[in-house]
Amino acid sequence: MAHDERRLEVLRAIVQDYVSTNDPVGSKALAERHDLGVSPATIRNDMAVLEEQGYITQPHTSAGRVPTDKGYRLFVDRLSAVKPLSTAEKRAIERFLDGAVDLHDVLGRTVRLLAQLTRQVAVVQYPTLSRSAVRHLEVVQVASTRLMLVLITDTGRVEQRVVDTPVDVDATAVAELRTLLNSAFGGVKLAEAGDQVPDLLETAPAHLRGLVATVSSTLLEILVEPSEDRLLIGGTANLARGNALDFHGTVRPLLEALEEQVVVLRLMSEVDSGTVLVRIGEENAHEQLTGASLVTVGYGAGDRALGGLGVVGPTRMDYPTNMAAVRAVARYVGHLLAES
Amino acid sequence: MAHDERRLEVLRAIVQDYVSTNDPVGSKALAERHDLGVSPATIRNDMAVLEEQGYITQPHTSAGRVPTDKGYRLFVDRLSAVKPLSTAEKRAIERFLDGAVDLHDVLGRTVRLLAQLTRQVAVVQYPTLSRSAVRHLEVVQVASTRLMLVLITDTGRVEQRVVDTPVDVDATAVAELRTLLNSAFGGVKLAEAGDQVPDLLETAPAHLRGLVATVSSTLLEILVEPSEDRLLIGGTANLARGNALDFHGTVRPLLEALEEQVVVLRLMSEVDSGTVLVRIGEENAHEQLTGASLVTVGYGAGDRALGGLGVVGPTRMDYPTNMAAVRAVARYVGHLLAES
DNA sequence: GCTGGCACTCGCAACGGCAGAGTGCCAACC
DNA sequence: GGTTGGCACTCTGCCGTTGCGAGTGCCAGC
Repeated sequence: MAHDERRLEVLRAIVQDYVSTNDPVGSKALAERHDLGVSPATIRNDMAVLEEQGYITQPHTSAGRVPTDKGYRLFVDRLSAVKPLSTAEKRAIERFLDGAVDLHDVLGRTVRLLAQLTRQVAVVQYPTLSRSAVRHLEVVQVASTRLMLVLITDTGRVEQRVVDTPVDVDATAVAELRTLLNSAFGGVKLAEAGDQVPDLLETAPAHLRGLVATVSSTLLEILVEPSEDRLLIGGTANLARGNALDFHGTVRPLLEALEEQVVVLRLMSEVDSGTVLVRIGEENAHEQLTGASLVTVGYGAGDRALGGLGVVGPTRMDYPTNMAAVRAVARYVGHLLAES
Repeated sequence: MAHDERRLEVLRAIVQDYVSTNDPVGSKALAERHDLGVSPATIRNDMAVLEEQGYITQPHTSAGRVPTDKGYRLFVDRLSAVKPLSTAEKRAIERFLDGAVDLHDVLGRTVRLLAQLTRQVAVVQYPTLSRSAVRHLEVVQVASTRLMLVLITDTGRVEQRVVDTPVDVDATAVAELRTLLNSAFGGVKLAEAGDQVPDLLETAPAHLRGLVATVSSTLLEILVEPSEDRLLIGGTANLARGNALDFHGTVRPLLEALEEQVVVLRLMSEVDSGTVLVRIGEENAHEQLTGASLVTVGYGAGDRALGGLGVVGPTRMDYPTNMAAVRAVARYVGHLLAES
């Protein structure tokens, strides 16, 4: 029906205007700025219906309308086309990320880039260890009874732990242990590596067995209980920009949630590589994030996502642009990491 | 002279009251809350003198007085005793930091601890590479023409770089290279290691010379051009707490300065191990930090500082408490890192 | 089903008056 | 001479009033 068509068109116009002006939008202004082909009075009728259906609301009687979470949801799902990035922006991404020297550098640049591109708070998760594979396990002797285990993953991430041994260890034993560990775990996914530790204990040559036993618990720790995944955050200054009213008057709970990381990490764990996931306001159950929206996507070559990245901002954000930026950046980061 | 004595006492009282109430403090309230033994009228006279000397100022006629940067400086230098921490706080420090598994974990806990203890923004610098020594240099072959150099410092920090070689490298050459590098650089301070690279090129056995030449530029990079020192930041939510008026109405420039890191890193580079350094308002020339004070100290066993840590907050902060907390935390972190 | 008109409702900014806090100055006191 | 109480003055913050403008809902007419 033509009616519903137009009503959705009105909703889209409301979202667009509200996002760009930050003022509740009224029927008259709407008729002026968009040619919907009908008069303000008609728009008022449509708005009354949209309000009844829960897509928009008015802050107080006789103010304009503002989209609700449900309204944004409909907008994101059906009314918006992902806005392609300008070539200038694409080039900015490449220029910004090329020349990074290691993993930390890549991700650090990524978070700054995203924050700058979207003018929101940017969040980048380190490649999840459990989805990575072992590239190399290094054993370094730092004292006669102290070894350091260093895990290097195929995504370039490095984890380390110190182990104390009950007896002195000589250099050849260290070398043998290194060879043993690498032949056992080289190329193995971390998610599966844990199961192989017991096997290793049995198959190890007799003279190494004691050493392997000592090391194994730390080995398990480093392989299957990856230190909780890390998060890089940038662009928090963008929170101090817009009116704080976007977040119930204070950005504090949001900043706290970001610093605790755990909440955001949980949300990140659900990302899929390729499809951009949008969570709007109340949709993310954590009350600290109420009033905020997340736009996230997984990055990583192929189908498996190595980790997630995205932006956090007010529900009143420019979804099409942010979705495009997040997707483009994730794609480029994925390529970068696949190469190294 | 008894006069000057009392005048300083008045200044101290003003600072204390203003810090705790955040209201400009008047002569009457001052006479009530502190027993200075004189009447408000006398205090008014003293305040007039203090104002003329530039230690306090009034936001507008007929408001109370507020300390100036110069007033805080005098307070910090001569009027305050560093407040010892409660045993509960000391225990909190230990409980919080013990059980950290690696360097990143130690510093992450430190920054959270400091933020919680002081209710300010906390800043922790990674151990400066140039002041660390090489514990181990690892060479890992990740492809036939691609090596990864991993530097492990005596402070537990890990840096890595990938090097492409023009020709295939076999495993024995890798092992020889590893031995060569470690005997050349093991235990050497990074600040001095750079100078030894040319020597290495000459003394290397002939069949390794090509490989060493290939690796040497990356080696130089990793040793003497340490990826800019890193900074951990926590407790930014504390900025959203107090009235933003403490920072000219907006915390944005401060957040930006913190994210850029470079400004803060420069200030950090001046820290000394042991003595707490306080920079008040205009004293730190960067305009982004105007209105903010920094309390910093170096950490690290012995006299050489491995890095700096501290807090950033409004000039109107509780200096004695923050100085005590920063010093205590730095001391404990120093011990922790010396052990591992 | 759309449109123009109209009465109505609110929020908001501007204004003026008022109370309170704090000051500077002065004359008196010890 | 330093200290004190008194006093007139100044300025801010708060409150109630008022007027305006934006926006709405409803209704009658096309």
